[in-house]
Amino acid sequence: MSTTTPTDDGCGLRERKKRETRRAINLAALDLVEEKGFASVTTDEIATRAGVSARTFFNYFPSKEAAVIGTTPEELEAYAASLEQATPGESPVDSLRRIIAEMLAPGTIDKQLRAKRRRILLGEPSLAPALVGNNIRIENALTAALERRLGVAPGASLEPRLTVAVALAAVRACIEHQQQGGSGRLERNIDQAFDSIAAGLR
Amino acid sequence: MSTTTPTDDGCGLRERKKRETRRAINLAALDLVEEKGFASVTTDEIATRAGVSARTFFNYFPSKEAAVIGTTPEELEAYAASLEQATPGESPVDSLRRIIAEMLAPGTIDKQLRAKRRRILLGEPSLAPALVGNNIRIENALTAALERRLGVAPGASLEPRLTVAVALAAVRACIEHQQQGGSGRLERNIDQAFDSIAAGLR
DNA sequence: TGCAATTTTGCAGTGACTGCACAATCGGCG
DNA sequence: CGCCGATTGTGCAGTCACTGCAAAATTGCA
Repeated sequence: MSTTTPTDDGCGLRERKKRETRRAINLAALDLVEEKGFASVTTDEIATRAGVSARTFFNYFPSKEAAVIGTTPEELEAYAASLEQATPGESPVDSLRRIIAEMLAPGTIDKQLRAKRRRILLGEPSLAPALVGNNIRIENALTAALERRLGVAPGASLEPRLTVAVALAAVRACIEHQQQGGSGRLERNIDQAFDSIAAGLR
Repeated sequence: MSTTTPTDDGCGLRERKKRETRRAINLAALDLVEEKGFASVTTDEIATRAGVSARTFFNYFPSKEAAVIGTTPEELEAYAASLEQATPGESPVDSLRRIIAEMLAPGTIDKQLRAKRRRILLGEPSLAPALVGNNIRIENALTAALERRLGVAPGASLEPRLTVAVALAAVRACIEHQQQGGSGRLERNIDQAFDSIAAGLR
């Protein structure tokens, strides 16, 4: 509990090792996917390359997909908090646009990992199902945060969930567009997509 | 092949039995999910209740999720075709709104199955991952159809994929809204959602 | 009825994922 | 410094989704 662990954040050896292990698994997963494709990689392989046992792999990530994506629950919490207490003049969609940009290039990881993630994300079409599966948790967390920000009870209004779902769908569409050799650059397309959404789709 | 089978559509005993088997599996899956929840149902159980072998189950559906959802590839093709050659004055989003309404209450199945599907769909929150997994195929098929209709090469423009992704996300958001005891009735919420999208989200 | 195509089925295997119990490690405290 | 409680790593055994393969049952047609 937090009452007994004075070094809950990131000081102790324990916490550091955990972060390193998580990173090693994520890195091994990304490398292996790049080498062999997502479907041909086994969790055993990832664990071995990361230097942990097969069982430990699942102590860090609940699924093979999650190990490739690599987002931590802490990051997700931070995004939700950021959405909940956004700057006053910012519309929900604008907040989401900003937060999603941060999700795609989080400042909490080094450049090496960031570049690798980006490369795999855009290069592996077979990762699309993994992406959407992951999005469900994100969507629920962000929806709850937006509901709190708007001061509505959970489920009272359709709007928060709709806004979050549409925003995430737009990003996913841009990623898949890239994966299939589509035109443009990712960030630019995302900007365009949010502009289209704000202007109204027909 | 079609050269040797004069009754390719739906006349012969073979075709009818296949349709019946598919329906039996879908029905068994829906009933079992209602009884025990999606996670607690095994494909073996579904197969047994449907009166087929465990192996045959996978001859009809590629996954447990697909067996619960129950949409056939033929239906999907029909929707794509309908999107591709829409009535002249209809905008892409309007076409999608119409097609999605048909997807939720397809005329090709009887009322019993339709009611059951609807009940399970709205009552099983743990079905959400299955839903989005399924949506990928639908999204790709509809995107391709819309690209053809707009006369753009695949991947040349972001717009078709974005439009389809947003429309499907909106419907999924409405379904999840219902699943979690949200306000309103499904069809009405979907109408509202499409109106919001057309007006532009902020 | 007999033949060819299709469908069903059993079998054996792979791989994701889980619970459990035990060993290793760490952090703090006397 | 060394012990103790808590956390973390690991091996094991098991379940279940899903697949390829080849034999058996079924169907359509001549």
